[in-house]
Amino acid sequence: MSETVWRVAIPSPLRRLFDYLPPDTPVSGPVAGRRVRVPFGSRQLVGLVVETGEADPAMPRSRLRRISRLLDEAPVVPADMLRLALWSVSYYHHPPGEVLEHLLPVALRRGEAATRSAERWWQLSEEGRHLSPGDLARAPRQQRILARLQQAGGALPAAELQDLGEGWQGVMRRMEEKGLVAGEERGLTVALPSEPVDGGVALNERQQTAVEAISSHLDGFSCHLLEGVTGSGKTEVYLALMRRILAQGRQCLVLVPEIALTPQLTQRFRDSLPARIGLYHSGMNERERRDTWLAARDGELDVLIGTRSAVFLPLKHPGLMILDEEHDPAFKQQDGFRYSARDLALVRARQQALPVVLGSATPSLESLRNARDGRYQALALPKRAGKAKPPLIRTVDLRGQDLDGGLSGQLLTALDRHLRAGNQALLFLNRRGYAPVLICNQCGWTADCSRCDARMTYHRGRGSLDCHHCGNSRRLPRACPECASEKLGVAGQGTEKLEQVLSRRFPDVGVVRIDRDTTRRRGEMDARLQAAREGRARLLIGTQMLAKGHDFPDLTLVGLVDADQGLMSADFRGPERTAQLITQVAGRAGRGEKPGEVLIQTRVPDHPLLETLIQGGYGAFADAALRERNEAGFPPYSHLALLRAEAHQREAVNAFLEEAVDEGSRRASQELLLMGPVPAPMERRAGRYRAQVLIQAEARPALHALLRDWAPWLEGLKSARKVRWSLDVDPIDLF
DNA sequence: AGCACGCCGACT
DNA sequence: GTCGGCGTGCTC
Repeated sequence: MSETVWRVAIPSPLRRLFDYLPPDTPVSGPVAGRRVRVPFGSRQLVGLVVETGEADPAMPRSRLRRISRLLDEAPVVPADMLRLALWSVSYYHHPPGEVLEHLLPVALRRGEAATRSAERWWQLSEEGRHLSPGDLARAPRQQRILARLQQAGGALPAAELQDLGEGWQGVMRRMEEKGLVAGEERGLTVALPSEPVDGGVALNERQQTAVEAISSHLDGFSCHLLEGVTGSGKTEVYLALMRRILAQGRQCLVLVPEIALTPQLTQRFRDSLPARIGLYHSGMNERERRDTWLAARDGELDVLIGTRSAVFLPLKHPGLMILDEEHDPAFKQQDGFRYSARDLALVRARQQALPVVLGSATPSLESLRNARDGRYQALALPKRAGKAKPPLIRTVDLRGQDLDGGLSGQLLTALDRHLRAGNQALLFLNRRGYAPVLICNQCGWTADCSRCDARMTYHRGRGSLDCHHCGNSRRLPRACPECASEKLGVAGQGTEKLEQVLSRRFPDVGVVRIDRDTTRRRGEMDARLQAAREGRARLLIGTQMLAKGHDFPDLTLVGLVDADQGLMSADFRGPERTAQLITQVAGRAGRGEKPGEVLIQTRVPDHPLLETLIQGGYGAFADAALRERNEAGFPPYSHLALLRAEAHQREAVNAFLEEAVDEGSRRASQELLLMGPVPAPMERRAGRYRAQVLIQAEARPALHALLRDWAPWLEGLKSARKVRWSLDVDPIDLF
């Protein structure tokens, strides 16, 4: 008769759980989902109990160690989220301890108490409740406090009373002595319910149809792909659905690809939903994250807005999940536990019987295919809301042209025309810095990064050469380090140069550049966006950052300075990315009454992607791209996993990957294809050599059958210790 | 990943 | 004589 053990997920890179003897003290209630402190080797670690079970008979009893301490009196992680995490472990073939870590905010991972920060509240006593302001005629400050508390329904957190002015605490103290108010420590309520100012804008016909279609599936799993062109009003559809869910007393989880998109969405929600709204993203500190996490779990927040990691937010009464900009690659974690928040949202919805809405103007090919095959309900908002017209898009052939800072005559003329008319223009260039190449005109030397297979970018303002791949930076040399010539020149252009050229050419319109360099400082992004929104800046220059979300009402011209960057991408997802980016950027042009114009500069104006996109729109592009994926046997018509490895010695990488491929091929069934090892497209990065093996499968089960045994085997390899390696299931790029 | 243990080189 | 270099093995 073997004895009961607790199986614990330990924060370590090992792909297994560890068995422990239960604590000495008696325990009541379920243990799965509770945190424990356990001895692990020579250390004490915080682990999460996954289940109880019988000890492995092969394991000598003497090697079992005992749980040191039970940290929770009840499970911190609810059963439904534990289930999602365990599913992720088996799907991504990632160590359970590291996956389980993603379930908890950092503060709880460290073993801190699972309670929210306390906050001081003031509330009216019975006597205070019935007092009228006249009763405090001789104490105007007390009167004001009374009025505020009565207005708020009897209680307010101290934080909300700061505006009462210097010394209000003393006044409050006197009221406390009179028995009018009482102080109380409450668990932090992260938000008070917002008071909507608009009760819901009237929906147009298409929006209404979408809302109705989704609403008939709110009581179980369903997935809806809401394909809405920029400006078609997807947010109104979200809001209408959320209102229904909130009315049922259930919670909504809204995922967005990046933090920058949360403020405007939050404001929008506050304006039109009677809900307590919580945020969850990496810009918050540990305490804030813990408080929001616990409040979401305990049902004290109604709407949660977050980035990728918020897919793991527990909800007491989950009712709806929304993924906005579902195609965005930011939903896939790119290191460590490489999960896709979009795919996990779907799994979570299925497990927890929830509806999920995927929204995008440019859906991913995977989602489009799922919609076409009837796995998702396809809903379209094909027209811009109101009177807005789609923009006019054309290409500009750069071949044989004299350019000024990379700008063609046509683009400059168009800029002049739109700015003269008092409108705004946006120039998009996905390359920051002044110039991507510094070259010696005497001997041909170029400034290369010493740690990467890449050129260093010249930043004029800083007077430096920076590597955008590893952060390496050095001062701009005065002369060529090879031949000492002072004839150093640059080639190509980045946003910094664009800004310089355009400021000179259009000195009176206000030029503002928005990229990672100009928005590094806190609040700088907002300040610049604000200048653009208010019309103080009418010429906007930006990288990807500017492609999503932000709307400028007077923006009528969009120029893509260099479309060829994207068109030349070698990755199988390159065309999809490029089409999405062009469509998203183009969508910035023209709102309301003003028609928009889009100019795409290229040296390959007859590129099939561009022709299809311009003539048939994103839908036509997607049709063509899906056909190509099908013919080439790429996702979504096949399934991929990528084994990556990197090390300071190229030999260590090759040795590991070759052993991996040998063994993998031996184990793999016929339907699997192992390719590699091949060097990564940029082989050396930050001083490390990188290479990879691609595994391709027609059907998932065969792929997972291999990974299930192969991953633990790799973990045990001696050559694995000399490299950093990782498995990426459903990689989104092959680099 | 940590961390301990172990077996060889240049130092107070 | 030791401090410490990192190869190797283990973690219930």
